[in-house]
Amino acid sequence: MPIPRAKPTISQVAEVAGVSRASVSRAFTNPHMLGEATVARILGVAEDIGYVPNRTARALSTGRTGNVALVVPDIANPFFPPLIQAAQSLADKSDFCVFLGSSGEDPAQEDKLLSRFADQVDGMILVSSRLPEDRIRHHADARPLVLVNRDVNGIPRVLIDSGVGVAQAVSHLADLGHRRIVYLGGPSQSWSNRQRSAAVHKSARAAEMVVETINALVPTHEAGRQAAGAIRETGATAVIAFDDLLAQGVMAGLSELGLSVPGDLSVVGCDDVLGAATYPALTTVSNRSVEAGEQALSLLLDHFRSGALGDVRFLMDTHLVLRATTAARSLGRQAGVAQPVRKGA
Amino acid sequence: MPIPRAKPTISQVAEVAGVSRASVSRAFTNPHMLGEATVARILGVAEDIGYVPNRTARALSTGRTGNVALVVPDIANPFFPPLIQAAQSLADKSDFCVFLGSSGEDPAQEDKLLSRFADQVDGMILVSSRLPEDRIRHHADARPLVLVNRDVNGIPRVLIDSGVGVAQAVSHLADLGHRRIVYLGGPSQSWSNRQRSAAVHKSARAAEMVVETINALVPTHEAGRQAAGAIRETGATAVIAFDDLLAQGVMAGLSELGLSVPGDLSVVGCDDVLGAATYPALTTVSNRSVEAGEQALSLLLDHFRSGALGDVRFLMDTHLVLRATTAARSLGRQAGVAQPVRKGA
DNA sequence: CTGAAAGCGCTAACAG
DNA sequence: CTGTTAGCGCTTTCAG
Repeated sequence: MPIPRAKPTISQVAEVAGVSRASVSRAFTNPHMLGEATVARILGVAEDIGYVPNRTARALSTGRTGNVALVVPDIANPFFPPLIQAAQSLADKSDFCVFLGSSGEDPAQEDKLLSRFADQVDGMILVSSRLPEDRIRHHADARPLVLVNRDVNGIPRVLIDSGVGVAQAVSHLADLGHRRIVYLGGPSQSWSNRQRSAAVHKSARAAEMVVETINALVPTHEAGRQAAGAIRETGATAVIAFDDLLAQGVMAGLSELGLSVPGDLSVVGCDDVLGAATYPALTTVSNRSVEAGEQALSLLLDHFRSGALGDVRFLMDTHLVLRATTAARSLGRQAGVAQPVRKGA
Repeated sequence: MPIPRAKPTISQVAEVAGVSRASVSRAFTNPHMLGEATVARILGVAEDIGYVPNRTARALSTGRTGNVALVVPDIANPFFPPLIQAAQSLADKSDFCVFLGSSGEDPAQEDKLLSRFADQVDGMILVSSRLPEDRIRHHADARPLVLVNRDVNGIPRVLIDSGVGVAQAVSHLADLGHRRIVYLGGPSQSWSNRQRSAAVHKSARAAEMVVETINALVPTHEAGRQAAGAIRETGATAVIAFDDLLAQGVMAGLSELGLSVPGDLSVVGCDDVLGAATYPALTTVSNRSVEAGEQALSLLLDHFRSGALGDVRFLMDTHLVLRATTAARSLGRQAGVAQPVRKGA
């Protein structure tokens, strides 16, 4: 068995197998166009000398790269890895490679990543994009694009509808006697945030509760911790956070302020990414990020096969996951606004 | 401003600017070879018609792709995202795109991913590879390769030396009076696992403690939970887990068995990926995954510039992070092996 | 400083 | 069924 020196090319296989380059190419991409024997011989030789088609050259020639790009706001946010994992794993099965981009919650960065990826991929998945709509359209114009948790008309999108889970959370709190709650919001450019905020307000109105909004621009543990002071000042007896990270941070912050959960305040998160890892175990809204990732990739693959795929809007619903951070309104905290103690976030 | 129809190519710029294709190319890659005025004009035209060099074509021509691959065993394991984030962010600054692969802890899958990436990247980073050494060498032969948490002679590698942190953990437990501990191991192909295991045994011997080893093949919460029974059966009073996920799982499992931490058993994790999110807050060994990710990428970039970079072996040390899951040996649990109650993992 | 020409490795008509 | 001939879009000698 000859040990190949340089990376073997199609010509070498052609020569050894005694066929044209075209035949070698066909043996790999359209074997049914060749005689069985020929294919076998070619593949044999290729195997021997360790030839494997060069994806870059192929891409240049065909215009198809066999790559997709996946862009998220922050890989380190536990909401995304399962989604990425799912998409990557599915891509794998179709022999696609995936580029990963993390924008750091920065629209400009997101824009830059997309441009960089554009000519190396057959399509892209944009998760929780913070980009203005016209930029999204711009990129969708260059390449097939599917959105996750972002609702832009005419662009294929898969949406996790946390609205219903959030509504359940609000009425659950209402049942427990809470009359005044705070919604601790996330990134202002986030579709999920707008959706959740809207759901909280709507349900609260229906239950005749008052809701105050406090905004944590970045959905991190730390931002949640810093918001605890401001939350206390509102005199609310329960808080619904944009996501679990924020909720967990709030719990930490509250605890530093000497307040107990759910004794003094009830808290509910969103996305269920922490499992029962907090203490007390966090009541939260389910997420379906794995399915969302699969669905998004699957839509993209469909698109590659069947041309365009219209105005898909794939909605997945959610529900409240009851654990241990909610309880009946504490009587000691019902009277109204507490004394300002410290500046919040 | 003319709205460009199809994706503009170099020829169009050349035509409009009234120069050769070669000049356009040079305006982008070697501006200093051209007259200032020419460069300005070309870049202006390019801007106008929205031309941007095609990375695929460039790659085919130059052999340099401007891409790197990053392969990890499991994106969903919280140890990896910060590392990925760090590497990606650094790559970004040098205008590199990164392919992400998640092998699902499966060597065969890892192999497949690497082959798929090979001809589309200038180099790869293999994190916590589960591949046999000869396969790693094989891939390193095809492309510049840097390893993280895998120690193969002659291949550039950055190693997080959890050995020292683990040693501190053992002596800390010894100080607390523990005489019998268990090491809950991780993936058998994991270099980190071998390193940690060795450190535990060595330090324990020095402190005249006895250590039993239980193996959880996969480092997940669930595997840890299932191991709790087996751990109890050993009669040990403390457990050191391969990583935080396992440790957290053990805590959950122990709690289901009615055992309290650190009252009945002390537990220490490794990697510090959970922060203080467990309850009680987990005592663990620090990690430096962000630096590891940066360092690995940085080595790769160095390699691209300066040719080969010898036998680099970059070691980063760690230390014990004391929190709340360790305490003095419980007297009630010192007598020896408890009754078998349930089968462990 | 700039143009002409020859590919990078592969695929895709178009002929036989 | 298989070979021939052009490119894909860019970079890179080599001349001038």
